[in-house]
Amino acid sequence: MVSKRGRPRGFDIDFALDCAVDVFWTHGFQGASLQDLTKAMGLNKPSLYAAFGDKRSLYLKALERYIELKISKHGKVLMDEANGRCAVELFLNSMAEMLTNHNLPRGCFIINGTTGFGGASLPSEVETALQNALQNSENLLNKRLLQAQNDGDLPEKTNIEALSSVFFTLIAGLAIQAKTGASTLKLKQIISEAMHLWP
Amino acid sequence: MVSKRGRPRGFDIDFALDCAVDVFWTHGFQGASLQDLTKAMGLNKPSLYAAFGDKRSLYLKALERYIELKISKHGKVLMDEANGRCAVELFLNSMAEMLTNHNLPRGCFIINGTTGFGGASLPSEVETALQNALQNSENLLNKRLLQAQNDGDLPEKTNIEALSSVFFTLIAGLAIQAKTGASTLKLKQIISEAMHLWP
DNA sequence: TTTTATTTGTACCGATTGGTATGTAATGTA
DNA sequence: TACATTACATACCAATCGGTACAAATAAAA
Repeated sequence: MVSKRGRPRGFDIDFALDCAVDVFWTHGFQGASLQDLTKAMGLNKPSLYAAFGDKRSLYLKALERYIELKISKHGKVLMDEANGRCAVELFLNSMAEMLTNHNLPRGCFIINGTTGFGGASLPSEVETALQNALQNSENLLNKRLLQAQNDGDLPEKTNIEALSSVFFTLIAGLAIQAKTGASTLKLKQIISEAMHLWP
Repeated sequence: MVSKRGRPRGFDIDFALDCAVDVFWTHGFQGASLQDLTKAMGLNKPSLYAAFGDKRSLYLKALERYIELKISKHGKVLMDEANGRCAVELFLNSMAEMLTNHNLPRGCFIINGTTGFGGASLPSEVETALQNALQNSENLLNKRLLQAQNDGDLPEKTNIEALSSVFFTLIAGLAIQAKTGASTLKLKQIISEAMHLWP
């Protein structure tokens, strides 16, 4: 039952969260100040706390939204394409375009966030959530390669674990390349070369 | 001429810098507080400022020392080994051991530092220095692959630029893997698989 | 109109940030 | 011994950090 008593909210909660995603994406957890966040989201601190909880809670919601809006579609490309090799190549190129999109912050929200690992300033829930996000991506890749092997797109003797790990490592590297200014074209050239990993 | 007048310094300046390297390596530029630094280095803020200048200046000195003590030796391995393929594989494995060494902070000082890119909290000199360090590494790899081509260790038609870029991207990815907890063994398995990139 | 529930803006909290002023301790030089 | 020079430790600075108390504002419900 939806009660509408009380003063109505003066901002769009989803739009505000999208703004928070951008701020955390650009500055990371520790680097994003409450001032940065409230300014970008267009609301005051009490409103932020009432709607999203504290900084840690907001970051976790932003991470979830980032995965939903910016990451999951690449996973669909990976799983839907019938040919295994094409699926991986399309997946990587789809990621590369997102990583270097000029309308988005540079690099990957998740990879950017991992640099805080090991520091006391990063809440353990945040580190865990980022770890899980990374693991899920590698698991998806692993699953797709297994399917490719079953489909005959990969030799029987292929070490699926090692192959998915090296592709996943490459994605992490591409995210760093994008963060440090590499162009879409450069990333695609790297991917083209990297596809020689396919047995 | 070395004047020794005045009260002698009560700490070893090189040891103190080594401690600063560890702190920046673990926490990054923004994440490392003056309190973290002075505590690890065993000196007070005025002594730190007198010896190393401000935080930015200390970071730049720490970066230089990191490259000198922890990175340059891998470059020597790369350039000294006669066979091109072996040189690259030894280089990558040498890096992997450093990245996952339990006596050192996890991951790569330089790659860890790149996550601050695009944020106002990272001084432009720091960003430039990190960019240069990355470029130097890729350039070295490129130079070694060109030599390998001249030696006949790589086919004439090989796209050296693309191949060095993909290997460099892999190194960045390995640094992330190490930062997020991957073992030495896992990194070596990834490298073993990645060597299939060699034409 | 009164009551109740919710959001708003302002103003504040203690803690921490990077950085420094200042006085004292410790040395070589004269 | 007296002086010049350097490094030391304490204590402080304004600014910013994440987070909150409080009262005015705005709406539906009674």
